[in-house]
Amino acid sequence: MKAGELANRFSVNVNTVRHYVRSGLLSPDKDASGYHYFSAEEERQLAFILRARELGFTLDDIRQLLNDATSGESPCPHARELIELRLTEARQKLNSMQSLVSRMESAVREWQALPDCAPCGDHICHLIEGGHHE
Amino acid sequence: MKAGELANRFSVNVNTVRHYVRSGLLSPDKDASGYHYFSAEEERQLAFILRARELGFTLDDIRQLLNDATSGESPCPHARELIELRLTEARQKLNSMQSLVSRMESAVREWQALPDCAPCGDHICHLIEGGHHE
DNA sequence: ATAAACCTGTGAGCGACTCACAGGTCAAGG
DNA sequence: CCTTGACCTGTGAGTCGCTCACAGGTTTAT
Ligand SMILES: [Zn+2]
Ligand SMILES: [Zn+2]
Ligand SMILES: [Zn+2]
Ligand SMILES: [Zn+2]
Repeated sequence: MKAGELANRFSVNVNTVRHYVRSGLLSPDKDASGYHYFSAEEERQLAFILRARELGFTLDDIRQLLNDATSGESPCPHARELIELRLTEARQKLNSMQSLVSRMESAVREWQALPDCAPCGDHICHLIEGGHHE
Repeated sequence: MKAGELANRFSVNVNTVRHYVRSGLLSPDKDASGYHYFSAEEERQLAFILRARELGFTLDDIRQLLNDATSGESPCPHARELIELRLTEARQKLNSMQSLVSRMESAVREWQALPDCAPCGDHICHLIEGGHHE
């Protein structure tokens, strides 16, 4: 199977497949003409990569897990450690996204009552900086 | 005021200030020895940038707003348009972060009941790919 | 034979920093 | 007066996970 076919089968951009090859997550053999040949094993490996990605692992994490498996170790301990780490990070990011959305929604709400400001020289934008004329 | 002093005053990394200078959001004069000199106006402008950043505007957005103000137009219409745009994006990102965190939490919960897998040749990691031995 | 539709490796762009590096400037202390 | 150390400068590169562009090679169909 060649790159495009594999990409279609998994509904990912062919450049994503090529990115994984470039970064060593997939190592397909090459035929005489230089084309990559993805075996059933590479196919399973791509499935693994995509599932791990869905679970929030970074590509470096996935590389680690693949290395474990390749060297005959169980990747589970690393998988458990890493997902805790990534989960902590994801929760932090989620929190900051939540506060951001709240801040933005408040701003939009407050701005509805405010007129557009004319440049008065003291301010760049009264909406953003908060009114000073009251 | 020089870069480091300004950075301290606003509790931001001095490299952030220098990044804004490099990307044209701040344009301090330079003294004879080549040092940047940040006036009260630059200080106000940095405050604006940081506040706009808190509200989810991109640096390009902020550049646009500053351009508006510089050319004597009210930046408010653009501010209103852009914040709606960024809010929509932020909500999408928030949603995807929420589902990610949910997926990760489910995985962690389910994995607690599962033992570490020994490599069986069919799988890379049973935890991540889902058990096949049942 | 030629065109269309694949494939390849490589380089660069995204966003908003952050760090490293080489070299210039300045104040204080001996 | 001179050295030391703490600042400053511009520039280049690294982060992350793609995604696209480009130039050129291969295969397939007409
Ligand atoms: Zn005003
Ligand atoms: Zn305004
Ligand atoms: Zn198994
Ligand atoms: Zn496992």
